[in-house]
Amino acid sequence: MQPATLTIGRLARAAGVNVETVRYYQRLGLVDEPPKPESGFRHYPADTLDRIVFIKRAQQLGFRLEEIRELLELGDGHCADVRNRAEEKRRQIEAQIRDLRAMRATLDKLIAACRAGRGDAHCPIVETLARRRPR
Amino acid sequence: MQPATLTIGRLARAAGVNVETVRYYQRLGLVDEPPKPESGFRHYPADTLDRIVFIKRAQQLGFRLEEIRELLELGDGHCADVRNRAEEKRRQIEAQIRDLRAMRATLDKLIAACRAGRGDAHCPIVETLARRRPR
DNA sequence: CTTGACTCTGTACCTGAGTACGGAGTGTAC
DNA sequence: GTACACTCCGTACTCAGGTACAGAGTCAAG
Repeated sequence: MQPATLTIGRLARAAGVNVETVRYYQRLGLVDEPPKPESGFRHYPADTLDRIVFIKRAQQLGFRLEEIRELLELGDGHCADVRNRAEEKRRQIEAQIRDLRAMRATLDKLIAACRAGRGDAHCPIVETLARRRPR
Repeated sequence: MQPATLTIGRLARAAGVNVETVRYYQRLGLVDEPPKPESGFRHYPADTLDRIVFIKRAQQLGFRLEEIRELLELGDGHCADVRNRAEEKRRQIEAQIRDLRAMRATLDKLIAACRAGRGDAHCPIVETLARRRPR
């Protein structure tokens, strides 16, 4: 007594994505499209649900769809390969964090300067951003 | 003895951007387009260069063009307004850093698990990403 | 047996920040 | 005075990750 067959709508709901998103993943080749029966709607195997869950989870870790496609191609092939991707991604995230920290530090300086000044004309923030030859 | 007049190409080079980028900023209303003389090419005032430098610098702080347009509209009006935007942007950057740190922590766990295992079948990373009901 | 919800298919649209291109006009250096 | 670089103008394309829609078909409940 199978639970009702997995149509694209049920699949999408189970995975917590939009129907259009499933179709989009199919277009990208991230997810297989089952053959269409002579009459009626397509029926998806549970594997497809696993796969979409995988994709969404990998996205949360910062992988882009193209990278996820590569991960999926690696499959269970070699654990070391997958780990290398993960390590590379970790390095990218590190770099992003560094960049954001630098932005934050600069903003902090500007905000402090702004607070120090008398709130009148020539805002230090605007000044700093606009200066042709900044120090 | 003015330095050669500032045509769009020279302006772009001086600002370190593409000519197309200048035109794009004009389309968005970030930069004024000087009137076209009866014959010949447009001539840009040095202010425009300042403005483009401002835009590029604000971008490096993580402001999007739409936000920069707002900053420019605030102008020197009220320093406190500008500071509010900067503080809001700072909060957004904080949040991004938190998200990235969480990703990094998860990746670290996966990478460690992967290294611990025997490099053979069923990679812990793939396993974790694919599990339907993850713990 | 009808109504309403769903599916199928293809195509178009969205955001953000530009980049590319084509054809005509213009400026300038040799 | 001509070759070459540049400008002008409009439109279209890029990337990523989807979302929206139209028109036709199909399924399932009442």
